[in-house]
Amino acid sequence: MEQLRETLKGHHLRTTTCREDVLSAFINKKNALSHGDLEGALGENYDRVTIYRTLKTFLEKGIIHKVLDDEGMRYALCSNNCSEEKHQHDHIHFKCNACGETNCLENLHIPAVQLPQGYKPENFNLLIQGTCPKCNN
Amino acid sequence: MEQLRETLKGHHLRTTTCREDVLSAFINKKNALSHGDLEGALGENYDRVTIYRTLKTFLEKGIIHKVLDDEGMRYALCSNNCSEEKHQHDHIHFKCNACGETNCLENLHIPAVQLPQGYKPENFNLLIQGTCPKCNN
DNA sequence: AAATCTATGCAACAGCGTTGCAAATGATTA
DNA sequence: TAATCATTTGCAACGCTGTTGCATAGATTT
Repeated sequence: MEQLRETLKGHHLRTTTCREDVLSAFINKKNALSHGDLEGALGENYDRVTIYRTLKTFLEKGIIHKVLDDEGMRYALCSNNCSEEKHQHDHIHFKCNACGETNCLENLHIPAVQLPQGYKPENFNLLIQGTCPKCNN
Repeated sequence: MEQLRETLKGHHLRTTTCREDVLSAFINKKNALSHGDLEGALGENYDRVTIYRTLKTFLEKGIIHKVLDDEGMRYALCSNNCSEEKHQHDHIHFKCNACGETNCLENLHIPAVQLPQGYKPENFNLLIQGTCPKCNN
């Protein structure tokens, strides 16, 4: 509750009910969410457009980051405190082909890759698809 | 020319001018292409829908694979011969934030990642964003 | 060349994501 | 607490992406 306001203020954002609810959704459901997921959860309270704009704002302010997916864009909380200036991730995301959920594997790091001469890497994004523990009986 | 037909026949596809042209585009421009790119290049000759269906067919037959991107889907040729049955990739794609091009780094392999217990990985997709040699002066 | 099967173009549609603008809301000051 | 100002929201409208059904055109087989 109060923590939500803290987070928003910390990123120089006004506290509105929509922003609180969207942020809350990310915190409660720990997996990555699409716009459609949020619209399904909050769509009766807020306009489609407002949710889009909330996502855009959260992206810019470094509260969430994009999660690449082979069938659409998803979003997840930034673990380390990103800001408008610094927005770096070396994320590993695991998408389960059975249940469809995508999760950040927070504690893992992407191993170093030896790139050919001339390439200057800035961001790494590894998507692993397979079966997650819940679906893997 | 003749090679295009060979490739198509090898994947049990009829040779049509649209398929030849799309395949040709992937071979000539070596970077990953979006539907929009192809529509820009071939749009006056073929219907939008036909290009979509061609991409879908090529995907199913293992001629091309999806390339994840933070701003839309792209496609690139499969290097090792994929088929309808076997369609595995451990690709590294590099997207240049300056020129916007995305390329497969064919010769590199994704280093092994130690996943937590219970995760069964099947496919790996690493997107590295940064500056490519051409734009990196 | 005829028959058969597949691919194409067209029209229509659903979903995604954005923009402009007026009204509502949050923050700030008095 | 009320007034003010800046920001956010909802609505309407739009363009882009991707899909489906169906009649026609084209490729393959005999």
